[in-house]
Amino acid sequence: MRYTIKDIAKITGYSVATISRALSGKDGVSEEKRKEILRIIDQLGYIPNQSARRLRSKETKNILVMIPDIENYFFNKLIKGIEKEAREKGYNIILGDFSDSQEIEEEYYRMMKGQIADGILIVGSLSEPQRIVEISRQFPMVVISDYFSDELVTVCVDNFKAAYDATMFLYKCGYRRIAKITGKIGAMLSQDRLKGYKMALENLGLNCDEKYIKYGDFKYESGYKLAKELLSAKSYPDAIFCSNDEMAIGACDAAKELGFSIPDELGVMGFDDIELSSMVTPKITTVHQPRYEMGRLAAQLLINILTGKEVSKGKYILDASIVPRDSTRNANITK
Amino acid sequence: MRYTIKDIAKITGYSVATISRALSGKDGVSEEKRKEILRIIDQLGYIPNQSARRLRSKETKNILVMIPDIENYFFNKLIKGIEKEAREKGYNIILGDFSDSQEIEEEYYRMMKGQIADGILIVGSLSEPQRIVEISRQFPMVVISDYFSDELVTVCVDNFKAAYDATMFLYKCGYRRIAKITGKIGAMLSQDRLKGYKMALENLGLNCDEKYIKYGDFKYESGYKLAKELLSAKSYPDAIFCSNDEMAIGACDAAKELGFSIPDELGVMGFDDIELSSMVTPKITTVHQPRYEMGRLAAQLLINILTGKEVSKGKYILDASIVPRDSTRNANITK
DNA sequence: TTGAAAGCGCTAACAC
DNA sequence: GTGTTAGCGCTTTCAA
Repeated sequence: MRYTIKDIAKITGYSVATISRALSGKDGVSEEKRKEILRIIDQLGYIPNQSARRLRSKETKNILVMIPDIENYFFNKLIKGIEKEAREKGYNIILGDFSDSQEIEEEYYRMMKGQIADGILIVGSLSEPQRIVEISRQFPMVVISDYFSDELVTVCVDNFKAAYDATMFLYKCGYRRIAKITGKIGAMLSQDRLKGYKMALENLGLNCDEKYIKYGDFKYESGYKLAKELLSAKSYPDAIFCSNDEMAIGACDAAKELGFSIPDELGVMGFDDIELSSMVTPKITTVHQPRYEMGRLAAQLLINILTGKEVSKGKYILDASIVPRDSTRNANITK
Repeated sequence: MRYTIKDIAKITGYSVATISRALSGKDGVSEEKRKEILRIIDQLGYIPNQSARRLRSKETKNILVMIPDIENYFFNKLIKGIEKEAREKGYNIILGDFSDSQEIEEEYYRMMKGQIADGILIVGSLSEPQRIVEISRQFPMVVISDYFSDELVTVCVDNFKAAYDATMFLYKCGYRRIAKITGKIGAMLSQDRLKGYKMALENLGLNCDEKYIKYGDFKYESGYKLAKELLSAKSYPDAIFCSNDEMAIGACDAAKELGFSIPDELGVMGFDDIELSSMVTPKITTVHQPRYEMGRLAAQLLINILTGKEVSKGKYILDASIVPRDSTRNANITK
């Protein structure tokens, strides 16, 4: 038997309104009555029906979290941060994994019209920026990603700066012929990471040879393949800066196959600091993104929007940091 | 502006009831009217309010998926399978990641009383079997795990048989002093995998030395540490069968550090076939669990229960298979 | 085949 | 401070 608020009213002898007030924490009930009512409710194990609440109050207390592919190691920690923040604030997460299918992604946005959630947290998307902005005009939204519109609330790291710093780091390790394998170049963050790399080279007075820039797609295979290309050329690089860890791992495997010793003959730098990067051999030197914190902050911002708090649009930038591991020489020893 | 069914009624000129019927697919409307109505609805982009539907029909069309820790690589593919099946059948997934906290796990079960979902899919749990059975009496439930009660609907592989086969495989590869690192021994599946191992040794006429059995906890560190113990003993094994891949990777790292060459001097076998196992060096020979299929099947069973179809309790067993990779010798060459 | 209307369980406006 | 009641948007029973 599941109780309704009417049952509780009957049992306690108060009206449904009083029960509702006691439950909501709003005032309109004397403190002692509230205590008494809550005690009985607790005893009975009564939990208000969410659908009724939602119907009445126009709130679902759900957040739709859009994820391109939950199998992608990058997203785990983000979700974790989102989950924690959401749960603590009384929200549940509806998992919007769309398996890298734009069609499924749209399906979820359509569902939003049926009020399955109060807001959307976009952890990743295949849609054009324009489309995202469009949806953000229909539903409360926070985006974790690079920044592509003043109209959005965005959580991200400064990809340009992080890439700049990473390139500088490789230089400090003694590498001079630094190549780059980019991510999908359509993504703003790929461009930012590329720009940061270029700017660093420029400031270092190293000339930026276009042959040293290869265009990948964030996948292991592209890192592997493009590293082979780079290392098979007659003027091969002595370091490769990959725009994510998976490609960096691919690059390492390619280098190993070609007989390059890492980190002496070749330095490899990744980006993201997924867990995997410290589980492979060699452990990958990389740029750490505070994904858990990014998730929490994004959820916090969204919930603030949902609860009517003032949230200014624009970028919310968290710090990235370099994690030296075994795929680069020690920056201190070599200068 | 968001439409309600009343708006649609007004616009089309039909009654609310007719709209509802057209939408639900049940009969009571003439085919042409239905078509007309659906066309208009589609044009307008009307989607019925889920909360109202739920309140009325006592269905949430949500499935609560309980996951100990989404960062654990084992669960990704399972969720994927669940998501696919659920979405296709019109269900959404509420993510019940409880971060290995039994308290949070219970919090989610409590939420169920507020009808946040129609049923529970337990991908993993920290609760006693008894508690799971208790909850399964309150809510529709399917469990992905080893089997611990006739009262539950359970999806799993035959861990005993898989471990038996894996041990046999090691033998066929020419290994004779086969050690075992178990998972958390409280878990039924750890016991089954241990039993399968023992049975294989017995049938092979190899004596099962208790010194060759180490009790781990599924973590990389325990694989690493226990492998070191095994390999430092005076009569060290020539193969280690770990009860999951993470421990197998730990064992490989330990072996490498001690100067053992894999797979010649030492064979290592894992279990699960997480993606990681083919990304490390050496690639781990392991027992493949069809996780995607397990997820789909489990979701299917749960939805069948929810839609009133007959689902018999008990085990639903999928096949595991051995994936030979680089951490064992070739079974064909050595005999 | 179609429409009117009750009512799911709750919140909040209103009355006392 | 407390109770009465309308009504959120839908499904479904009942009547036509």
